[in-house]
Amino acid sequence: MMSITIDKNGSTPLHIGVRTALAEAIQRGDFKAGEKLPSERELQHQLGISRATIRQALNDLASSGMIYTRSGKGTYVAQLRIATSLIPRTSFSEHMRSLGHVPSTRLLEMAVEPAFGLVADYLQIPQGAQIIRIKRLRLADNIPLGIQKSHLPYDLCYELLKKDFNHASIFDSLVEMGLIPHSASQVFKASLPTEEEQKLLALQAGDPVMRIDWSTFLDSGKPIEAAQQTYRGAEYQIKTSGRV
Amino acid sequence: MMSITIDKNGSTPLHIGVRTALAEAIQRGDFKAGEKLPSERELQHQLGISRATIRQALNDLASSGMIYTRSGKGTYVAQLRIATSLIPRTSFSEHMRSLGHVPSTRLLEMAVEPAFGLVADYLQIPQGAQIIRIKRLRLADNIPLGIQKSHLPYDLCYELLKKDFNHASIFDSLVEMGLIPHSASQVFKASLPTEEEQKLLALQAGDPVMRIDWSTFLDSGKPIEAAQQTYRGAEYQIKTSGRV
DNA sequence: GCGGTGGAGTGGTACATACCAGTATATTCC
DNA sequence: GGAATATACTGGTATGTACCACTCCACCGC
Repeated sequence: MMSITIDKNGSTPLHIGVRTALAEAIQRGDFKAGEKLPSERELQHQLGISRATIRQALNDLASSGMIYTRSGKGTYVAQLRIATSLIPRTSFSEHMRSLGHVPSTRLLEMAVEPAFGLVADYLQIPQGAQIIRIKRLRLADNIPLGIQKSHLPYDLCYELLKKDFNHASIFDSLVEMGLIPHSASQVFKASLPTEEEQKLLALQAGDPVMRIDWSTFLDSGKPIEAAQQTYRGAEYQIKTSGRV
Repeated sequence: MMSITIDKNGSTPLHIGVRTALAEAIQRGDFKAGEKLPSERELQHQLGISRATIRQALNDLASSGMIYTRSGKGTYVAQLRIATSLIPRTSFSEHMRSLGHVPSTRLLEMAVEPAFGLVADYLQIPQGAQIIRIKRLRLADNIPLGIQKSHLPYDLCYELLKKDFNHASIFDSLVEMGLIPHSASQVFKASLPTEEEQKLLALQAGDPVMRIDWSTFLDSGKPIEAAQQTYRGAEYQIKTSGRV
């Protein structure tokens, strides 16, 4: 039975509403793994939305791996993934704890300043727009393991300035403010440390580091955070698993 | 100057032709990293193809990371280095191709030998059991990018010895043999190259590399492949994205 | 029985049209 | 000169239409 309803007058684009409604229906269990979804023309008539818009929503879900299509047959719910390919936002603290280490965080800098260059590009804001910049040191057993620099648009996130980021998590704070991260992308890269990183992480110039460029997006696709992380290569590794 | 031509009467879909033509133009250097592409309406008129079709081609290129769009401004060529997806939905070869590079593989060694230590552990076989060891060099545009050492249990995979791994893919070969990889796990780590790796990948002793320990499992949970990969840190990045 | 065939249904491709919101620039007004 | 405004252009959203290739199945004829 269909129980999908779409708010056609909201400010969010229609195809995002359709995508979210379908994703929630699948997660609720209205459509189980391997089951067939209503056809595109059926959704079109039931929701009163054009087929092109329906297809855009389905395409997004397909590229996220949630559903798959078979030409001439239909659209089906994909088998559940054992684990998403994504590294959870809370990974550092939890990962350290699971390894028997005591994680901690030290706030190095927090400032409001204009964004230029790549940061403005990543956040998709005009060059020179105000952002909040947060620089933190991440430690395990009081030994510095990594540096995390986060950049968030000021107009959406100014409430963050009240928080104490020696203890609070950026992710949790965003959720509290109603800015719920929906998706994220990461780029991993092996590199060498800058002089500042050498000093903060107690590294020699030739020691390898792992760099992670992190972007977090809201449901609307709007970027909410751009972060650069640097970890000691010798101690820090990233593990993932999932379906092939 | 535009030098893009599309074969409108071929059997391949138009939007794929447009996508390929644009990808080749970028690869050729007609549009350099950071440069603006012609607007959608401009392409529409110059190629005589509807804007919807142009947009489909651009969307594909954007999701492969080759270009990015800025609403109200235009479409730009990304300054991306070589990257691959975390979970190999597409193979090394396919992904290199989608980024406009020409992938190739050179078989360095293939041998049957007993497994000891970690390899036997990863494959969950007795110490000293027979395995197939395959060492390959992976290249993009004839530039060595990485080394891949694969280990597979001999009793399940002996048919692999007939294959020519200068061209065949291990994944595809396993599927042909009815051994369908079901899940995989990876560990990423920033490191420095061994002497052998320096030689094969044309690196200096201080250049960073990305190491990946890879295990592939069948539906039953039985390990079918254990691989160690080493990639040039300067050129090779791993990109992943997904829901938070 | 059983093989072929047509029709209904599905996703895939391609087109035309319209309007919106963000960006940049030229122009006007003070 | 400098701020406000108009304008042209960009990608983003949304609709409608049409046809194709493919899959499935009921129906017909032998």
